[in-house]
Amino acid sequence: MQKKVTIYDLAKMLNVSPATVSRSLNDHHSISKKTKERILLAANEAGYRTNKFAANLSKQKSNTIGVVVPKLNSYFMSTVLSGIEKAANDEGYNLIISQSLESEKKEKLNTKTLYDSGVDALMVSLAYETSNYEHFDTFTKKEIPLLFFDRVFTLPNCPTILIDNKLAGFQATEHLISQGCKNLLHISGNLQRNEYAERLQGFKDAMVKNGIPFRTSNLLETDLDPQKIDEVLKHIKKSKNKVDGIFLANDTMAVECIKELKKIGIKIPEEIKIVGFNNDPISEIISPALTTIDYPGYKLGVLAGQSIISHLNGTINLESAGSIILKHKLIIRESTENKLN
Amino acid sequence: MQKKVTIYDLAKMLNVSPATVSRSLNDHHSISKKTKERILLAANEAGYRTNKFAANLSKQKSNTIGVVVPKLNSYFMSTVLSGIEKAANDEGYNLIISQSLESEKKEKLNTKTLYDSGVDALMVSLAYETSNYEHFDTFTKKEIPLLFFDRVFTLPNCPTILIDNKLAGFQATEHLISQGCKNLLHISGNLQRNEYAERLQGFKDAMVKNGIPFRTSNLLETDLDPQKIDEVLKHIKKSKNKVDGIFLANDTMAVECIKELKKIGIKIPEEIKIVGFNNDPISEIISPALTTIDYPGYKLGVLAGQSIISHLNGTINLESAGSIILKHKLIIRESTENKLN
DNA sequence: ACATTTTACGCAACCGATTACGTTAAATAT
DNA sequence: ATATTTAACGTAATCGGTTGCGTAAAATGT
Repeated sequence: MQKKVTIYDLAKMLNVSPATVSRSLNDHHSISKKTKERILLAANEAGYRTNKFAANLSKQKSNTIGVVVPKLNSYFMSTVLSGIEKAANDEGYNLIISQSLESEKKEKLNTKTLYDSGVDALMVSLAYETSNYEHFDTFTKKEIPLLFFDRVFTLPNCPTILIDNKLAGFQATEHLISQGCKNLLHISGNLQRNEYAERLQGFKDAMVKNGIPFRTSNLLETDLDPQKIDEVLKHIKKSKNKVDGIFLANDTMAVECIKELKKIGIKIPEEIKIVGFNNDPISEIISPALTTIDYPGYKLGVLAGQSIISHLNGTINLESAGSIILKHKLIIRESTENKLN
Repeated sequence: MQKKVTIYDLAKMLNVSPATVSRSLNDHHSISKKTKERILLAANEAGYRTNKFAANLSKQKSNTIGVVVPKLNSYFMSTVLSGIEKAANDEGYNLIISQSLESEKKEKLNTKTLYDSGVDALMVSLAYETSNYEHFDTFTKKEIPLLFFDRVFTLPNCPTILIDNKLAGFQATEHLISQGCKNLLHISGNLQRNEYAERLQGFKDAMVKNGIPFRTSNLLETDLDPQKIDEVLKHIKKSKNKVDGIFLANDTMAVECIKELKKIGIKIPEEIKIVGFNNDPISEIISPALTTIDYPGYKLGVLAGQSIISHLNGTINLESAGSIILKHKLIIRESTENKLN
């Protein structure tokens, strides 16, 4: 166990005051170049490392950003996190990451803990369940920057960053229609969540625009649990008009769906065409390859990280930024190909 | 901007000393039940939240665990992290996560930062490049618990947690042999890293045990970059004896390999049988489904988290624990099926 | 040569908790 | 009734930096 060296130790060694040491270490202008160099050298030799608790306590700032996500281990989310980490690290910020596991209760706990941990800012992608938003009050009241990404909620002065889900849903659906689908089905997630609601809206809009009436049977709201793919299959089988085009709210479900449909002998894309969402790696691997919407997760992460940091630095004013909309892209693959059968 | 309420505020309000408030909040035994309740109540009403910087500074402990991983966004790693986060959160610990992006330099930087951040413990999965380990000295010298997982390095008093890579490699290879493969190829990662070296060793052992001599042509060391799959294909094509069984060090490469081999008309498993590693979701999706080794990432994460925390709590002594070996499992799927052709 | 500004640093009060040690009053022992 | 524990709290030092204010010495002005 080594003894930790403090600025007081250095001060004694060099016959200066702790204040001078502190100022030298922080490159304060009112210290002469000579003294700075002397102190820096000694600090290095002594293996001095600043105690962040003391510094944070005194500066009331932690250089740490809190992140709450539903789940760490999804391709999309881990890609986003990777981007955030990159941005944070480049700017000298640390990241405290926690997952809500889609539970509102855990989300609340996590935000509290992060608040207590003194994060300088908070980035959140909401849990599936969350319907009450009071746990963010602590942050807004104390004017701690708060940013929502992907699963967002509109709070005054809280920027959001995501893609145009409505447009994406619209494009996915129009693509199905253009490929000749007449009886569409949308497998959606919890419609309380912005992203799923908006994708549905795009789905509806595309239908209406193309003269296809939207009926409740065109929609199946699920919790997007791949384990429960049976429900989906049931719904497809019992449909009066044979479903010939499905737009699913994520790739995991879409892939599961393709697998199961193939099992019961339904040909894709000949009988049913399928569009997913996210452009996960699996979408390229599955056969037939899945048409999907590319959601630029890494870019989202980097941008979200940079935005909140530049806000912390006072470089830009996030509040006025409102929301950032990233570009998505429809990626057409075999699952919606128009084969002559 | 609300004013933050401190124990001093509470103390004044209740006509007690700050010490009493602190003790009450921490449920110290030398405070009467009545006083505790009075203080707790007041604290809640006043919206008191303890300032972690002050607490940490005084306690010299942060309740935070640092994690350095090569990449956040791989299925395996995000699953491990999910497990670690679960374990940490259950025990009231925070997680600071950073990624080395496989760079030794960044790994060093990250460990330094985490050290400065005052983490109570550090968990590391090494970068691809890392060949020097001095950056961990700061931790060992100060007796800050250090644990390696998956990509490990044997340091005195540093427990490791991973699977038996040699055995897994052995089993994967024996499986190929049992399916009739004669000309084996192992696509390995950087052999400086324990996991890849050991998988190779298992590969060799299985060959030798089954009377197949190991030649350098049976091995291709790569950096496991799926972009560079061409190298692999070249190697396969130029082999004197037609390769009929490949064991790859991870699923991503294996899947890529299957895709490319299929493209050039090679039938799997008829002509070449393939085994991957990790049991990523894609291994189930690819056609033919990939035989692979199941690496229990989530369990590893939880266990690693729990181990280091119980060590911090003094419950168990990690140093004596040495290394923990998790159980893996060979998952046999279509890619090694013995079809009659 | 004297006044004024600048430079370079020291003093000491914070930041908000924790905790060893001391003290008083109540409880128990003898 | 007196001595001894014990319970319940207060005092004050400490953790390691940061920073407003003050000041002596050096630099510049006139």
